[in-house]
Amino acid sequence: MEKSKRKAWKFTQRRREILKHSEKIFSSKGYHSATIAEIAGSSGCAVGTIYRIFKGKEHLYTTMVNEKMDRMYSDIRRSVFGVQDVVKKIEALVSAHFRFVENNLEFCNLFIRGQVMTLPAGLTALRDKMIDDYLEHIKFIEDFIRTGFEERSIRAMEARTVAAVLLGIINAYAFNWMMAPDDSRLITKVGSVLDIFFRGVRQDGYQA
Amino acid sequence: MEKSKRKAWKFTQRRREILKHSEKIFSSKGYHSATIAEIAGSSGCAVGTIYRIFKGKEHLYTTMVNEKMDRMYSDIRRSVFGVQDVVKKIEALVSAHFRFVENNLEFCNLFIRGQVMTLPAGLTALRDKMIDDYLEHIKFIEDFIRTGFEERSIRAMEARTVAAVLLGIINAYAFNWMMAPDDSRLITKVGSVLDIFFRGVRQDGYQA
Amino acid sequence: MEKSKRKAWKFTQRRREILKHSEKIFSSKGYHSATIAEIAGSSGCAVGTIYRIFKGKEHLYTTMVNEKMDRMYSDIRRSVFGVQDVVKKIEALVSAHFRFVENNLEFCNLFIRGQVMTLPAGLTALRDKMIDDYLEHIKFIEDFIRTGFEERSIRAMEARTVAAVLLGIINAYAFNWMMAPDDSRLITKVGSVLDIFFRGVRQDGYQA
Amino acid sequence: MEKSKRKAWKFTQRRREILKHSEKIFSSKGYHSATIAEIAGSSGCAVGTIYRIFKGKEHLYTTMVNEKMDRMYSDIRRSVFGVQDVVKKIEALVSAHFRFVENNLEFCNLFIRGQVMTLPAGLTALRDKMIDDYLEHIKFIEDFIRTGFEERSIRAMEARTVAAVLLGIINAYAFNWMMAPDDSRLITKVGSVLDIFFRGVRQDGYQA
DNA sequence: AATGAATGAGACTTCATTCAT
DNA sequence: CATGAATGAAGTCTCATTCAT
Repeated sequence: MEKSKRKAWKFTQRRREILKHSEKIFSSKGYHSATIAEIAGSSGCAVGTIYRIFKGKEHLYTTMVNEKMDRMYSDIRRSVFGVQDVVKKIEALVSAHFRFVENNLEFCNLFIRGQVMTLPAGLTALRDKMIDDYLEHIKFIEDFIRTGFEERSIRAMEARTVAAVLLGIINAYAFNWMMAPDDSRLITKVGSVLDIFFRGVRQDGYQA
Repeated sequence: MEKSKRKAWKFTQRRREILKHSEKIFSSKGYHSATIAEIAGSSGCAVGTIYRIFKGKEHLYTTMVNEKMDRMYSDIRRSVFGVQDVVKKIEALVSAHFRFVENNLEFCNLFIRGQVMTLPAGLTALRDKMIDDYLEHIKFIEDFIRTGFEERSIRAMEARTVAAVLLGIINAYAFNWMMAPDDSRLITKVGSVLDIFFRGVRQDGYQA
Repeated sequence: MEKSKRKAWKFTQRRREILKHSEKIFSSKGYHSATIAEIAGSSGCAVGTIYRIFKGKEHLYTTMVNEKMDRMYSDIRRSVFGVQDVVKKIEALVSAHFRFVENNLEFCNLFIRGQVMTLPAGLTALRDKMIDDYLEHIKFIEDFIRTGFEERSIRAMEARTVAAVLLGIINAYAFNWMMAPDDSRLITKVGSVLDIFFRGVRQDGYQA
Repeated sequence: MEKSKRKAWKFTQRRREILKHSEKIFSSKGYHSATIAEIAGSSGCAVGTIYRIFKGKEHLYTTMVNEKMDRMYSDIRRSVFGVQDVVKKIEALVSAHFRFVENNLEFCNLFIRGQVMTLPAGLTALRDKMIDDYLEHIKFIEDFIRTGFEERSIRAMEARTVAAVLLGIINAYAFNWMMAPDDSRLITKVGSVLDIFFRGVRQDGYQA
């Protein structure tokens, strides 16, 4: 079936193209202000073509965000996977997270500018999935945080809180970097993140 | 002029009323899905009246968000103002921040649900102001962080980064709490925030 | 409340105007080919105004047809109401029916051209109501047909069938007249309808 | 050319198949709600193939209706053709008409549901042909009605009116039967139709 | 000054038709 | 010759904004 294979490939190609351009446009204008017509024009196809591939504007948007998020989470997990030491795992996590942010500046803007979850009233499927994914990611982090408890590299606290704080620090760095980018790359801050996460900000020897 | 004073008072009263209801409605449906007609109905006035007081939907929205944010920042600063000790200042900051979140759950949802900055294409005034406010807040925090450097309660690092991390941890707690609220109040977590912020998560005595 | 009365009057006026023009346009082009924009233009108002008064295209259409049909049925019943004699009742019925057809040629075209019930798939409310109205009308006729049985002016048959046949003959005349209108008025055919309805077409004295 | 014959046969076969399925789909959803894609899918061919055989949606629809109507009229005429006696001719006509209705319930629904003539603005060819066919059918009936005048089985009236009334009664029965079908077959009502057509509904011996 | 009916631009979506494969 | 992906015109409906009352 040479022919049908070519067709399938073309379909996938178009789909990818549309998702790529919709990411750019949704990212820069938000869900509501982006128009199908503009996405179609930018993708080099007609409006109807988008409706051949996606059920509607919502479907296009949620598909775009979901696939992107899935890629982010799986990238991060893959890079953590092979590492044994807990501290090294956390370092890998931060690195992978920062790499994603650097490589997907535009998409991350969606978050910083807070447009990811702006959806028509009543449509909560995407939000729910993202919250689920977030909580699942938190749990994934919790797992090796707990390993850290056992090997006594991390002091015993509520694991979920520790995971949330790690993400909070990561996000703070990423946000700060995106807000006021100096020339340095985000990836160079990994050590700094780990330092603060593990040691906190208190001067050694200081007594309150 | 007694009469014009009464008029001015009525005007202010109406303005307040409209802002109050628009906060509720924008918070629950997002900028685009909220309609002027609904806000007018809820505020007990006519559509036209809203246009007497605000230039348009955008103006109403940005005014609402701005005034709210201003109140938040000034609340926080006021509560930090009288305190001398840096550590105490930070504690006051966290407490004030958490108090605001608890008292303005609905509004904060706007952030978590990412609808604060979703605005028609080309309109960046609100975003710019919010970023400015954020950076100014960061600077405000930086100031006493630096005092901490001097009094050696905080180890010398890039002040801005430390400030950002503090906000990151605060947000992580707030977000976590809003996502999966247990029965405890957010305000009870202040000690925990300070603990992590100052000491980090590493087990004392552990050697990497 | 002089003001609100004026407003209500204006509303009713507009509503009537829109219904009048929508009847003309729906009648000439059918449900699907008529457009809201055209109806609005013809009615001298904007598209949005139609949506202030009617929930949508379907609502406008069904309202128009329903109100028209209701008027037809009630006209017919009113003219039959005062009459005592069964034969006279039937004469009044035929006259009233023919008068309606003559006065509402355009609307009746909707029926002859078979566009009354053309509705989006799944929307059967109008059809159901029209069938109900038809059956109710049949029952209304049945009632005095049965009186005819009792006073022996009509031979005993299934009343419903007799009623349906009466309507069938009425429609045959109306259809014929609309199809190929001579100069004579439809109303002049009443005697002829009654003649055929009561006596049939057989030559007196003929034996099959 | 054996090959071209086979080709022609295949073409005719396809054409028949498409007409068959389009009848089903147009009948159940009406002209506008039926889509070419659905008809193609149901007919087991591609959209483009339909456009090889028919000029467009309208052409397909009018062809379908025309061929069906032609078959109806020719069926009816064929069954009347051999009969000599006028009354018997009329009986044959009614029987043939009822048989068609029973065998083509779905198609007749198109009429009852009034979708036969719903066509895009400006397209009147089908309507005109159907009216012509109707008038021709009326004339065909007139012919033997007039024979009835001559042999004194039918009293002298305007022949066209008598023909129209006959069709009116036939339709009344058919409509009634389709509206509220009991278990009896429509064909059993032929006697009843003839009875009313010939004798009318008046009680013998009754004097107005 | 307040009202809210009217406006109409603009968005999403469908589907008849075409044409490259 | 058959296919069905691509096209884009056209229709319905919403809602921010205006303005006569």
